[in-house]
Amino acid sequence: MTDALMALLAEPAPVAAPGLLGATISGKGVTVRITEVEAYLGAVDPGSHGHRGMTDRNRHLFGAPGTLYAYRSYGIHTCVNVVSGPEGTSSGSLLRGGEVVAGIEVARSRRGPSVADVALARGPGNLGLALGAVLGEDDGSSVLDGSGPYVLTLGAGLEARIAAVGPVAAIDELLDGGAPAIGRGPRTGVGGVAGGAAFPWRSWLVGDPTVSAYRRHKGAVG
DNA sequence: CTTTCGATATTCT
DNA sequence: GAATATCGAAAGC
Repeated sequence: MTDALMALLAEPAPVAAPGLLGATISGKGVTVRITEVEAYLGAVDPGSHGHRGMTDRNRHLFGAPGTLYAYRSYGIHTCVNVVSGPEGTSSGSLLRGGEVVAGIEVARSRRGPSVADVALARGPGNLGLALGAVLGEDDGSSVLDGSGPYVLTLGAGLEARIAAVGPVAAIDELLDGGAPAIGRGPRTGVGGVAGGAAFPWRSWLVGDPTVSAYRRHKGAVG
């Protein structure tokens, strides 16, 4: 855990999410470099699980910064978020895609023998499976201090910039001409206005092969 | 290239 | 009963 990581996760997800690009999440024999994320912002965001208040399923999304929030998607897949922003605001960044940089054989044993390296953690359901995330065991654990199964580590370049100018200015630099370029656009699979251009909260590393294909929701507006 | 469909837990109407 | 922060395979253009 570093002060820079704490400072980044003190910000709500729309600010913190791009800062997770290039960071690594490590645990259960696998390390993934994050290449694609989506931000969700609690009560003011109609696409957020926290929009209609706390339930037994989403309660860890309301936790302290650095809490891991895992949920079952479409009854089948396990997806992983990193909580950021003030405790109780249900702000989180969904990890949508990444490159397996260590433990490729472990990831492949979970995903299947015929899956290509770049596809092992491409897409939120696949990423959760590659990491071996389990709802009852991992939901609500910390990714900061090693008390849980996973540890999040910022990219060295961003960590230095956050230490120098603070998280908000460092993210501004990233979005405004960093290398590699960061793309921003509507969130994948989200319905209504929350899936439109009014919420351009999907962020990805442009040109990276481990970024998932964008699929528009039937009901997305914009 | 695009669209459709099945698998199915949780939540909302 | 309907919708959903998905995925992969299959079918149609």
